[in-house]
Amino acid sequence: MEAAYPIQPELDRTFAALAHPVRRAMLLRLAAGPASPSELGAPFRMSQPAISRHLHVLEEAGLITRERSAQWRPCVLHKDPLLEADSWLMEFRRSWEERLDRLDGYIEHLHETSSDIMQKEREDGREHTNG
Amino acid sequence: MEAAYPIQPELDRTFAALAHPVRRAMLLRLAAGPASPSELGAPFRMSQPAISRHLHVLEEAGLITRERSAQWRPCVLHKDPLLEADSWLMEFRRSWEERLDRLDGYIEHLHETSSDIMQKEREDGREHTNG
DNA sequence: AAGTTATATAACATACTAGTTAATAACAGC
DNA sequence: GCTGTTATTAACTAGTATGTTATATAACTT
Repeated sequence: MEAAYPIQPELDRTFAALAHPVRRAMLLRLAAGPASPSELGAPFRMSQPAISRHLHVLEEAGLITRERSAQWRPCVLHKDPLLEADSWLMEFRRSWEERLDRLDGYIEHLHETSSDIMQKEREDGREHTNG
Repeated sequence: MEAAYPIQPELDRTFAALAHPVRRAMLLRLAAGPASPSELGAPFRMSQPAISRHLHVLEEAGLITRERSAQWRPCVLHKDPLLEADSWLMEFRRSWEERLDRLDGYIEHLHETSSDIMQKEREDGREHTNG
């Protein structure tokens, strides 16, 4: 059976990665250029393994890759997932603005009928209760 | 002691809210106008309490408010947190582009010195190891 | 070879997430 | 006041996230 709504695991991981202040700070730092884990971890009072795990989350989200240069593992930013996140926000904005466009007509409509916005809800709602 | 990096719990909650496909779908639906929990939950094969909890997450993130109209609790979108999320992405993009601007000069620099990008890392790194 | 530095992994504790079913609350309409 | 509808809350389970300390791995240094 097909899902009735978009399943986007990459977008899930991207937004989840952005939901932690340490990882956001790391990404901002990486926007300026590659950096080693120790440099990325320096601003945080947090153990070295914790930093390593945050980098792992960023890597799983496709936001960075870790390369090798001697004992350093410089992290390089990949911004494609962020573009995807941005696309979602743009799609949202588009829907929002479409709605504003429709509002003009809707306000006209209100002048002619009841202003109880839930009336339509009641009429439409019967066909799709969950249980 | 002050944190060495920006702590933004609202942004944390916003991105975390966006990290679930059901909640993203709900927000897109709400961009078109208010809706009841049952309407919002209709597309998903998921119990009604689960829907209610997702709405709670959106409410905690400030993305919706739940009003009362008889036994219905119409959900209304508030897009301010999404604007904040968008701002973060814009800040990121700004840093990214600043970096590209600097790259021109950097490439000049490479022609004069070693191309081992980690050399600088080694020199800078000593003063801030964690542990 | 032995020591140091940089980083990752293992093992663990704790908290949070996301789902379930069952119970409860608020309201509409007969 | 009973009954059905809408929605939330309670109690629980399973899985994931985030931190810790201890240990392992890899590469440079002497």
